[in-house]
Amino acid sequence: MDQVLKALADSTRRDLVERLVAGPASVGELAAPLAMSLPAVMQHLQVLESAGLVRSEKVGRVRTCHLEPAGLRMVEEWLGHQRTDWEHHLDALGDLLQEGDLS
Amino acid sequence: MDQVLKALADSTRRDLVERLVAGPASVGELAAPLAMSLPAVMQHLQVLESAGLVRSEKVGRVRTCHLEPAGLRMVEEWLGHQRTDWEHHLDALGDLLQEGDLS
DNA sequence: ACTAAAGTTAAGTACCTACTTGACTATTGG
DNA sequence: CCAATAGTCAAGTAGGTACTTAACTTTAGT
Repeated sequence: MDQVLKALADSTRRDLVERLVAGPASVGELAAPLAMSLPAVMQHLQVLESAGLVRSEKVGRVRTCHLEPAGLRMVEEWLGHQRTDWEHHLDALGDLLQEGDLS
Repeated sequence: MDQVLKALADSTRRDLVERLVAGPASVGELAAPLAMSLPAVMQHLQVLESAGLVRSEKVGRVRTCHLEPAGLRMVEEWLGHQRTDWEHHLDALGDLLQEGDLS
């Protein structure tokens, strides 16, 4: 959880994720549009991979990366729980206020 | 977006959010269960507040903090889009494979 | 007025993160 | 075999982050 959110808390890595949504890509393809060195991109990919958001296999001399949606879903669920719990709390509070009627 | 994810990418701050889901709380109440100094908690609250996840008002000498669900919803939507786009992509790929039938 | 409570500010420190460059290791096509 | 391609490893650096303690400012109770 911590790892996943830390991984997504970087705009370069979110760019990589958005690129990978369109389909698998090699390290070089991922690095091309980014204004940074290839090793830097590699480090970002490692972060994404150890967070479980991306997987990659190397065949020959090219490593191909693809998305792993399970990680995204996990965070999404955590967020959804917090938000809906809070909204239910607000609803309950609203009902109370209407019942007691302070206005 | 960047700010929101960076804010949530810290377990202490996620603890604060989870506490605030149960309802508003003062800085002291929020700090009490955490094994760190009060100024540290203040800094975390400032991060959450400038990310738009928390709002607070000071009345007398006590500052009361409460959640702002809009920020959570924004991230949730971004995640949902990436994930569902990817899953649709996978489905389309699956259909193609079944159509072409390589097995 | 005096003290305690609740918070705020400022400054400093230890660690972490996002890069860099340069050297190196495979693969692959000619 | 030779050179170019694709990626990897290692080390170093600049800036950011999560704290700390100490000093200070309000407000509230007696």
